Amino acid sequence: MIRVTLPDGSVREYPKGSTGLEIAAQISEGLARNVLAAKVNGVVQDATRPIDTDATVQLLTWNDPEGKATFWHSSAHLLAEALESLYPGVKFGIGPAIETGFYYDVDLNGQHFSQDDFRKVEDKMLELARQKNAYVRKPVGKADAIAYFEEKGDPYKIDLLQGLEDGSITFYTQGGFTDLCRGPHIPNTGFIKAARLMNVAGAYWRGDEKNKMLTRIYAVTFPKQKELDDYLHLLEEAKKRDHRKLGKELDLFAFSEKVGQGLPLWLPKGALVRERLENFLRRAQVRAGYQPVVTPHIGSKQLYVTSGHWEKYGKDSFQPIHTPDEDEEFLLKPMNCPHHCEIYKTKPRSYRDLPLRLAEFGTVYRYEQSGELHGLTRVRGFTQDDAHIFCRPDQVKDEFMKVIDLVLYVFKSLGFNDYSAQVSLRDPENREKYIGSDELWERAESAIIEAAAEKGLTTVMELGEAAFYGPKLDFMVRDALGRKWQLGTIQVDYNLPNRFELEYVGADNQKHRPVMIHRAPFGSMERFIAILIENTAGNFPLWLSPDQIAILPISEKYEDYANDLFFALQEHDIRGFVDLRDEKIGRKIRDAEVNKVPYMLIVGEKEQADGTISVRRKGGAATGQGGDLGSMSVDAFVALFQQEVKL
RNA sequence: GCCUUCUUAGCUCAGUGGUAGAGCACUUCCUUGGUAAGGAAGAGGUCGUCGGUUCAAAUCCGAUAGAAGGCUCCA
Repeated sequence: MIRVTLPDGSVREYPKGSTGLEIAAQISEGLARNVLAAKVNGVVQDATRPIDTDATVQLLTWNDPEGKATFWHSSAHLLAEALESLYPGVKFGIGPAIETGFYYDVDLNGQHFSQDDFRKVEDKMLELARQKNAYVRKPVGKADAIAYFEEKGDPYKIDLLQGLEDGSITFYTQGGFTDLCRGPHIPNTGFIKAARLMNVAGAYWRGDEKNKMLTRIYAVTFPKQKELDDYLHLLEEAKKRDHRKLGKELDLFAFSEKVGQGLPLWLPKGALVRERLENFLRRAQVRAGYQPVVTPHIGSKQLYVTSGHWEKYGKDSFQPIHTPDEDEEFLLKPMNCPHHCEIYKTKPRSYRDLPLRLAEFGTVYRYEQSGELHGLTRVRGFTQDDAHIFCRPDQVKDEFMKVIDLVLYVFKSLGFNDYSAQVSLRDPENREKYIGSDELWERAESAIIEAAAEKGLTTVMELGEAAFYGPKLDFMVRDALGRKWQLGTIQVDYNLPNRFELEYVGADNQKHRPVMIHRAPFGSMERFIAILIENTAGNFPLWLSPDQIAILPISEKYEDYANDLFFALQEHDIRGFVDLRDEKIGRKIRDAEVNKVPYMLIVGEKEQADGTISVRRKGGAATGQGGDLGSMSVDAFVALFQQEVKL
């Protein structure tokens, strides 16, 4: 007998060699029907594998992330089986579970595959699933494994096998399909009740541009049809929040082929949101001791040779602009820091001057590969809410922590609660990608880690995510479709001060080198606003709304009263418009709702007679929030409005 | 940059070889209406661009530009 400890702490005895499934069956029939895998002493394994020793056992179901991952991984095998039967000669790369669903990288041997083929594959998957084929695990020797795939003619699996150690290799077979796999898997294919192929994409074998591009098929499966329906509905809802869609609908920004891809045009309403955000940060920065500076959009090539940007990014950047007569070379500025270094150098600095905090909403231009551009989140011209703090080495940690406070203040003010803090470190395998000595890097990395720890931030470490001149603390946020984007960033830099030979005179009357902190709480105005749009579904907080009020006269008879009201509210810095169209009130309300105007002020005979306004808050019948707030005096509305703006 | 897909009116989309359609938006007229779409009429497109096949191309083929989803990249 073996002693099994369950998650609730209870200990039960089972015959040696019992499986997770058998343990589940003894607990309840329902559980046995839902067990996807078993976590034995912390290791997830097949629920059908015998347990031979005393162990802590957790039975994993769809409700456990690891259960889901197992389910989707097994689904990837099912997808492969379906593909193999429909596309003879298909070769397989890798097929892992991902955050939502799974994919399989396949080489279709030149056969065409597109969305039109999805249905066929889905049907095949479900047909195979209904056979309830067991996933059978089988250890296999390396030589035998290679022989198997050689005979099958699958070079990718052989490539994978080369990297594996003999003795640790297992095959899994379900139905007529056998794959190299470490597992674990669900008991049988019958658990898979709903399947949907999501999209196809190209993916380089092993993620290397030099390798052949395989076809990556993304799909998702569920144990119930309803869960698939719910998931698809969720996706539809998320699409409605897409900033590209809302940006068009709400007239915030646009792109033009003539202007060029990745170069956003800010329309009046979008520009207003952006200006409000900038002013919000400007005020916060004045309080935090920053000084605004302004620098040009281009700089001589020499500036970037000095900074190292030319060497690192020169050939992958917009190429230099040449002057017609002297043949001077200028670069569109890809970063503001070199310019700010030169501002630092305009006069000798004393240790008493530090920290010097130079801030600029600096517009930069970067050549991004065309396939990478994405709405406002990845563009070729964007404005950073940039600042560089020049400080003494003993001030680094304190300054860094102050910047963390500023970033968190900005996020909190805008309701960004769902972010993750990422410490972006150097890739130790590729040190040549970075400039600066190991010692300076270690100092910078430990400064960031310490400061983040002292601020009590929960951080994740990411190797290889650092900038080429220094490590970063990045604040990551997700968009409507769950993709992660970097917003705020703080970077400690010991390298650029060296390259620009920045100095200050210390208390000891000796020359010393300052340390730079690069930081941008928003990151870029473009990306920040994109995420803000998706987070709020276009329902900006009142202080950011392009139109805060819409004055809706019942008929043209009340036009004068409406206009007088508009001017009176303008005196209180309230933005909006009067809807003078020859339309009924219901229509005017609808249009204001659709345009997400926070307050509708309805004026007709009654209001004119009483000198009042009827106030309607956005989000009426359709959402169950907001609606008619009744009539009130203008002063009462102004008070209500100003209280909300202050929040 | 690479892979797959897409591009028809301002917007959302129908139209798969035989001289361009709908809804919304827009313009004009009627209507003066009380909390999410009042009515009528009108105007608007060389079907992204260039080339080819064909008696005939929005439709088939090629190139090119944009866009979407990935991959690689991201100072």
